[in-house]
Amino acid sequence: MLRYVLLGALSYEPMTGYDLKTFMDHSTAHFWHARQSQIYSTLKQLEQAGYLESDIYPQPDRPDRRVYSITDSGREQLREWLAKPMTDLSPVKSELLLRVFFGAQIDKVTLLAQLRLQRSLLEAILTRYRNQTPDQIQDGVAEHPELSRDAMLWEATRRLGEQHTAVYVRWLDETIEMVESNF
Amino acid sequence: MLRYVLLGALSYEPMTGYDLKTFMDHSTAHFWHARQSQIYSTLKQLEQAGYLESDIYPQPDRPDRRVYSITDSGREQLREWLAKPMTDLSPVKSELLLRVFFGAQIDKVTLLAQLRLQRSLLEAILTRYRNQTPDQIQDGVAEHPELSRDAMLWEATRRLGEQHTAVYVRWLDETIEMVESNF
DNA sequence: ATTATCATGTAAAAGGTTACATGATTTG
DNA sequence: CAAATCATGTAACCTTTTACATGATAAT
Repeated sequence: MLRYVLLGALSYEPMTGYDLKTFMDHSTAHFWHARQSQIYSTLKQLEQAGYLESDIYPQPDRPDRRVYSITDSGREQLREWLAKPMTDLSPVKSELLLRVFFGAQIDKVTLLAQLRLQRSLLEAILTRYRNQTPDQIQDGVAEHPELSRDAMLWEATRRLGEQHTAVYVRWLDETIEMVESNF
Repeated sequence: MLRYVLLGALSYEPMTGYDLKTFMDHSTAHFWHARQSQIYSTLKQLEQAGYLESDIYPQPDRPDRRVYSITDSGREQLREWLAKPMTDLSPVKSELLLRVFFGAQIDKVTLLAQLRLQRSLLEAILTRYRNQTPDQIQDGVAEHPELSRDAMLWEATRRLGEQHTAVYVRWLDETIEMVESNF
């Protein structure tokens, strides 16, 4: 699926592998992330398949920049994927839920420590979601009004992330309480 | 991570690879799933590592049953994993959010079709979560009171699944409405 | 008659992570 | 003075998916 994230990102503007990593960390990270190394190798594949082209811009001190641009065939590929009906739900994998599911095998104190640690991590994410509210996106749209449709959808994904995270934190609070009192 | 699901399941009772697939489909499926083929190969690895042992029970018409049991070393391995602090959040991957994020590249009608299809799939899951309420688990506990701690945690994972799914369905309704009116 | 259940696996390919290798410039 | 930023990749490894191969019995 990373191929489509890269095609999607490059449909806005040409970027280097490094830029793409930054782009993902600032936008899709909460629902699709990738390591730098995977980005580089996937870019290579996509170029070989003709969905991308690259130009090299030499630099004195640093490795030369290799800037990728999407080709017509890449754009077509992206649209095809976006339009193909998703007849299944994306499978979910949650290590925390797995540990809770089998949590009766460890002692109360250790289990509570796990839950509290995850709670603190999730709360940080929730704060990030909330600080990233519409304003930032709004500013972007003011500069590029042609992206208003995009911005609506970006904001929608942010909203789901915020809501999901809020539910998660609340659930952790309830679960922590439950374990404290009846375990 | 599948290794730990298998160790966890086998900590309750010995099972075949087939049984384990059924177990997962009925319990962890919403937060950890696996293909039959992966289960078989992971079981083999776990046995080689000494975390499991297997006994073969010949059958006339069907392939012989290979029943796996957890060893002491396997139990220790499981507990070690359960107790190891989770200092990161499990990464989330959602194909739907990815498609929504880049959804401005396709037409309104196609995008709405995607959203509505996913909504119907998610609603089915929500119904399953709701029909699977405490009663079923409660019955199990009546028979095996030593599993009451386990049951509490199983029910907790079910609850989060239900809440997450409910939020998702509501979000889809709002997003569908938004796309219908302002896209 | 067809589908579901029970029951085993192997092999190839794709997707993803971890570790390695290099190094100047800017910011705190 | 240390850490972050910019910038490229390769190689080994691990995890997961997909495709293949077989076949009786019971339920709809």
